[in-house]
Amino acid sequence: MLIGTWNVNSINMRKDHVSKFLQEFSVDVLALQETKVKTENFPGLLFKKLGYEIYHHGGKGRNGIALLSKIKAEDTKIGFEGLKDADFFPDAKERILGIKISNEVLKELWIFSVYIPNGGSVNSDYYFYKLQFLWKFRDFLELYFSKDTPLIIMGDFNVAPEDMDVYDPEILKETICCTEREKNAFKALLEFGLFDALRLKYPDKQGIFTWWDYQFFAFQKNQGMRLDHILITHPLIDKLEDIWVEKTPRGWKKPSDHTPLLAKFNF
DNA sequence: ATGCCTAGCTCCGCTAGA
Repeated sequence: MLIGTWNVNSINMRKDHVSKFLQEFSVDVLALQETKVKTENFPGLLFKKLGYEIYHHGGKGRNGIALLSKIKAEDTKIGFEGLKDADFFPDAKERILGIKISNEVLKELWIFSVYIPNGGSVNSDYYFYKLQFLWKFRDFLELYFSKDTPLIIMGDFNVAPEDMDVYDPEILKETICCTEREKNAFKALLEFGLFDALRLKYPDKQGIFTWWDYQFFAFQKNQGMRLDHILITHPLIDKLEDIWVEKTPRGWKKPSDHTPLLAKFNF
């Protein structure tokens, strides 16, 4: 099974890229973020024609997450449903979406598409909202799952976990997505029992990025950050065959500023 | 290394993204 995650920065602008990508790479489950359309306005027909089930939740002009899956979901979860202070995170429904699927090998596999808030500027109200959102997401996982549940959490976390995940840790020191508090909140999330799949395979490899600024010729100079992640629980570790950033869509005409991250599993 | 892109929304300039 080939799965992937991609912040598309508007599905309406990127639907042809997504369609081309699904076909070229034969992706089984693709998580999308920043669809930027209301739930009911998702341009799904194109993907249905390619054999995908569409799961989407979005708001007006911002946020929005989706899962395009060749396997039909048996159950879904949206936002922080079930948590008693879920109302404190009104946009969570546009940021967290999970589906439960199964096949011959795994009788239960939950896959999530996640879009963690960007955080704006460091120490702003929105920055602290981002930190709380990361902590709350761990509470959410603990409510429904355990470290032994086969679980894939993928998406745009808006956190570069280590210095090696950015093109210049000195320039970016304590800037948004790179602060110690964000890194610690991300680590605390992993302590639920999640593993950063890319670092399982490539623990020390430098210069692996999933996002490049539209400005400054950042992509041409490979001045990016690794903000998109595929996190897995331990039952899936020995089933992970490979994981890689697929850079080609970032070079297509009118690209998203993010590029897909793909993972191949032997189930 | 902060707005030099980009997208959406609301009206042709603003906010947000990261």
